[in-house]
Amino acid sequence: MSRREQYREDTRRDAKRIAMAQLAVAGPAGVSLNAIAKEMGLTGPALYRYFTGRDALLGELIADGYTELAKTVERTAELAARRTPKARLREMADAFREWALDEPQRYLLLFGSPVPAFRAPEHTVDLAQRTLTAFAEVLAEIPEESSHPALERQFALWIRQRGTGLPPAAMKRAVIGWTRMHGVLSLEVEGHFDIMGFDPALLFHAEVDALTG
Amino acid sequence: MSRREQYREDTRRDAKRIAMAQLAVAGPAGVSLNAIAKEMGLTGPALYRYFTGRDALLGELIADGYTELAKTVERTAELAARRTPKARLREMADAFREWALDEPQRYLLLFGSPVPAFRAPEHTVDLAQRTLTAFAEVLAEIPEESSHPALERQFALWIRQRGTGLPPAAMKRAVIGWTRMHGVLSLEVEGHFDIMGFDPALLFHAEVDALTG
DNA sequence: TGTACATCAGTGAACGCGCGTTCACTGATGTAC
DNA sequence: TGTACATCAGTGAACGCGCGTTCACTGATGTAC
Repeated sequence: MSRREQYREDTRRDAKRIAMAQLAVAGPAGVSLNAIAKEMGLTGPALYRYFTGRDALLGELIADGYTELAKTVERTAELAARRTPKARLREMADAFREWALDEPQRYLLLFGSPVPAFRAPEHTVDLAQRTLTAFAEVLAEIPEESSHPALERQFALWIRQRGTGLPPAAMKRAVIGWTRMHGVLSLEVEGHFDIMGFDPALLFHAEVDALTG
Repeated sequence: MSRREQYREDTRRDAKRIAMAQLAVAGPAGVSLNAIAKEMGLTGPALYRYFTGRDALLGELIADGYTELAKTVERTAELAARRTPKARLREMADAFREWALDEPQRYLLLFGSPVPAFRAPEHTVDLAQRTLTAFAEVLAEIPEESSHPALERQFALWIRQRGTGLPPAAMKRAVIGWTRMHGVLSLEVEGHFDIMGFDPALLFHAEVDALTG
C-alpha cells in the first residue's frame, strides 16, 4: 500500500472513530461532518475527500457495527466450541449483551429507531444475517420439539431463497431469541427499567434460558 | 370554561395534533415549533404562549401517548371481561400491537431510542405503569408454576414500594410479556423483518401464546 | 350601556447557532522521463 | 539526479437552510365600575 493510500485509510479511520464518539454522546443526530473535521484539525469540506457525504459515513458506521457484532459473537462461539451447546448459547448471548451495553448508541444505531430519511445500504442485510446465523447454528444443536408450523414454513421458504443449509426450526428460534434479547436490551439501554429497581441481567438470562426449554 | 380558556385549549390541541403529524413523518427530530406555528398560520414565537418550549411540547406528547396506550389496553380488557383470561390477554396484546403499528413513530417516542438530551418528566413513570399493570392483572388470573425466584424477589420489593396489590409472579410475567412484545414490535416497526419475508404477526402471536405456556 | 383599565394573543425583528454541501483555488506529494 | 507534469489534500468563502428563543410592541378581547 502506497503512503498516500495508507494516509487515506488512517484519516478515514480517524474520522469514523470521532464519529462513533459523537454518536455515543448525542445519537445519530449528533454526528456532524463539520464537528468531526474540526476535532481532526481540518475544515469541513476536507472530509468530502474521504466520504461522499454524511449519509455515506453513517452507512459505514452501520456496516462496521454489524460486522463487529457478528465477529464478536462468532469468536465467542469458536472459543466455546468444546462446551455444551447450551453453555455456548449462553456465552454468545452474554457477548451480544456486553457488546450492546458497551456502547448503547452503537447498538441503537443498528437496531434502534431508524434514522429518519436514511436508508441503510443493501449489503448491510447480509452483514446483519451473520449474527443471526451464528445463533441459529448453535440452536440447531439443541434439540427441541418443533412447533408453530406456519411460522416455520415461512422460514423454510426464506432459507431456501438464501441458500443457508440451516433447519427452519433453528432459524425460527434464532429470530425469537433475537427479538427477546432485543426486547430486554433496548428497553434496558433506554433506561425503562431504571425506576423498577430490578437487575435487567437477571431478566436477560431468564429469557436466554427459556429459549432452550 | 370561558371563551379564552376554550380558545387556549383548542389551540394547544391543534398544535399537538400537528406536532404528532410531524413526528409521524420525520421522528422526534422533525418536530419543530416554527414549522408547527407556520402550519397553524401563526409565527413561531406565538407558540410560547402555549408551551414553555419545545421540550415541554414533546413531554406532553409522551405523556399523552402513555395515557392513550393505557386507555386502549384497559378498554380492551373491560370489553373482554367475560371471556377467558387467555383470550383476554390475546386481545389486549393485539390492541397493544395495533396501537404501535398504527403510528410507529408515536410508539417509538415512548419506547424507542431516547431523544438525546431530553429527559421525560417524572410523572410519566406512573402513566407508563398503567399499561403494565393491566397486563399483570390478566396474567394474575392465568396460573403458572412459579420460577426465577431471584427475579420474583426483586419484583416483590418493587411492588411493596409502589403499593399495588399484585402478585410478584404476575408482575414478572407482565414485564417479560412487555419485553417480548416490544422485541417483536420495535424490530418490525423499524423494518428489520422486511427482507426476511415472514409475517411478523405470526411471530408476535407465537410470543403472546408462549407467555401462558 | 358605556367608559377605563387589565389581560392576553400574536407579530416582527433580532440573536446566535450549526448544519450539509459546492466551488475555485493553493500547495504539497507522487510519478514519468 | 533533476525536471515537468499529474494527482491529490486541504482551504476559505459562500449558499441556503432551519432551528429555539428573547423582547419590545400592537391590537384585540375581556372585566369592573
